[in-house]
Amino acid sequence: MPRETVAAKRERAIEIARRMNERYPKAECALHYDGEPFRLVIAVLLSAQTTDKGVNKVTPALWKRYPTPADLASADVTDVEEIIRAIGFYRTKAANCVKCAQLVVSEYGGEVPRDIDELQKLPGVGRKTANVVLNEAFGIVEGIAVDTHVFRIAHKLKLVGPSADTPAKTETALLKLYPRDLWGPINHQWVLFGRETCIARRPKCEECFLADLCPSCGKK
DNA sequence: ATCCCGAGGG
DNA sequence: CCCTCTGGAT
Repeated sequence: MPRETVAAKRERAIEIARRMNERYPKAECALHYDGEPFRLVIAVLLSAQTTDKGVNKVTPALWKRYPTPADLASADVTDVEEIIRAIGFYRTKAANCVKCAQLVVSEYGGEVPRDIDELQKLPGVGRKTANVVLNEAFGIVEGIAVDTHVFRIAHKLKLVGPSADTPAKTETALLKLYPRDLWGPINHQWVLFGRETCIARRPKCEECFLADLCPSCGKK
């Protein structure tokens, strides 16, 4: 089998994106944030290594007690811990919530910054969270958040070469492969795909809608 | 047991 | 690179 040309790979990549859109048409995040960017920051921060369902269970009480960034900025951390206790990493997350609020108030006039680097200065906000917030709350697409799912899937589909051995290099490769207008939903859709079909340890190749496009397909 | 739409620190 | 933070779901 001859090596795939660059043009052929790009064509395959576009077709993959098309099917992802078909499968996951609504690329919206499941977190409840009332259309308020600051609440999205907090909700995404809380969602690390936890389910969105769990986060959605605790945030209503959080918004009720601390409606604005200024309210949360002056909160007692132990009170916040109490409210979010049901989710994982609650101590770290409670402290980060309050620090985030304080920074947003003191450094950004109470408004969430619309910049990926500024966002990442907030404690508990990494590249992944920053991308989600920009994308979801502001409709700004600056890159593709490469988490473990996106990394694994990009390699399994052989959309990136073996030298793309870090998330950063994988992101660079994906940004080159895909036109900018397709970047937006990639993280969201691929994560869903990675959780329900292309599962890390036991991929369900028999029922995969990308089987014919996947060089690593395990279907016999 | 293993995973969850991570981030920070050593 | 490694480790830690953490509870709940499956």
